[in-house]
Amino acid sequence: MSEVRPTRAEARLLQIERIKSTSRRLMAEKGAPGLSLREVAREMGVVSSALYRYFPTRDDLLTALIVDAYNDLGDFAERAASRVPRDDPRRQLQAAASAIRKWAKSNPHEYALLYGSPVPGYEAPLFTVEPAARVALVLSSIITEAWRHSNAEGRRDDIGETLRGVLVTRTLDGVMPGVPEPVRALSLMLWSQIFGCISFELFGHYKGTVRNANRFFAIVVDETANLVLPPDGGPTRGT
Amino acid sequence: MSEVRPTRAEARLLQIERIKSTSRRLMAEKGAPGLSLREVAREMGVVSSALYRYFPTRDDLLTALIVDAYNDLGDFAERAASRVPRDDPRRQLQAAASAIRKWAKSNPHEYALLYGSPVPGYEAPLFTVEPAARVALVLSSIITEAWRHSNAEGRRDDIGETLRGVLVTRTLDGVMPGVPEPVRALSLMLWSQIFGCISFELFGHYKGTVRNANRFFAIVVDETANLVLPPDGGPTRGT
DNA sequence: GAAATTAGAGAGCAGTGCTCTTGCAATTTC
DNA sequence: GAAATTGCAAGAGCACTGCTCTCTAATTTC
Repeated sequence: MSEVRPTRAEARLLQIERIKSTSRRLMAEKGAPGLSLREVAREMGVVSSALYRYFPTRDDLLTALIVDAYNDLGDFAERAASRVPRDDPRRQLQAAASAIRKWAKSNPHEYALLYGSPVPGYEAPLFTVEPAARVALVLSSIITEAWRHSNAEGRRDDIGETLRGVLVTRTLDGVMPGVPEPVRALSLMLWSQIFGCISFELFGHYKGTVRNANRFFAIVVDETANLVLPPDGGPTRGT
Repeated sequence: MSEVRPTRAEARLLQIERIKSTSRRLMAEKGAPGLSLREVAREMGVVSSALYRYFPTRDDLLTALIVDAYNDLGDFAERAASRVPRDDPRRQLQAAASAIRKWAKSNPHEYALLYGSPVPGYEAPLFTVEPAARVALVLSSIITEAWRHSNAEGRRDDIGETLRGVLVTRTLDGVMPGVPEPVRALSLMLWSQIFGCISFELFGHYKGTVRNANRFFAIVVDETANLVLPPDGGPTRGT
């Protein structure tokens, strides 16, 4: 009985889902800044003020979309990395990185929402931090795993001293246990390098210079991976 | 006579300048997406439709601001690099990079306009390409100069083969003569690395991980510089 | 079944980019 | 120097935006 017609709470969740998916569809066409509540409502055959029952403000809707996007991207990268044997961290990094890039290219507006200019006046709520960290965690856990199964010590000691104290160790201590502190800093560098390349490609800055973006990206990841992987952590660098 | 009161053409240029500076001021407060023609007009004590005599559309005003910002940033980085002795390309790179970062931090909204998410539906006109390239040119010319005054050959031959054909050589041939092709590709990597770091810092992605952003940035630049500078191109890496 | 809660409709407010017409002033033309 | 032309700002108006408020109808709670 209560199965045929959804209860009110169910209907509410369903409606929230419908609003988000309609927004995603519109955002894919016109981009996040151009996302209009009224258009979403119009598209759903509902009056605009009705949406405010579910999202008290436009920013709240955007926040929900951001959280979903972070999780989606995190899942996608994680799955890609998990399809590669654990004893080959270099290929794992490659897989994760190119998955991120692939996701970015198929969801450019959502990528821009996550990693482009922050909306001015919009302060990311605290609960967006965790899903955002998930994405970075995919990369850092590959590196951590590689160091865990390695006997290598103190490679790159030359920069060890200058790097000490650069990080907020409390945070990264728990996330990357067993990884030398300099390598943790270099992991942040890997992280920014990957997203920097993707952003530049997506935002059109490579136009006229990079011909084969796929290969360029693969090389960049491979080069940067040298900085963070243990000396004999896996098979020698390929291709 | 014609000196006391500006001629029509002069007045026009003056008004254009006033519109742009007012826009810059408002943009510094509320960011580029929130820049409103009506508010600019209000601020100038003029009716909004009057602005359309000078900029046919909001996008045209934004374009003008973008071009100015690219040039401003380019000048700033160039001057910083030129204050460092030419025989020390590593320090030149450091100077240019940290100038770019400094500019970004004092003009965050303009930086976001240049290197953040592109405004959807806004296609950058061709004449923005040249001022945009100027900024990258500051970095690439430091690298080029370093290779010109070096006898080093074929360092990093290991990635030479995979890198061949990745770039649009026609463009970079003229810009970086005498620089080995793989190094040209790595220069693009340096370029994205620098801007990737700045963007991440400015857009808040380092919150909770990087403690000393200044030192982190310096290290990143120094690390990446290793990839593009000739073996004995200058003094050994410092600090 | 009465009371309380909730969803949607509709009107309305202040803001936006942009267009068009109107009047006035400065410049060019003759 | 008078006349025609051009450039500028003003103001009204259109279609749009996010958001608030009130009202009605439906559902859930007790």
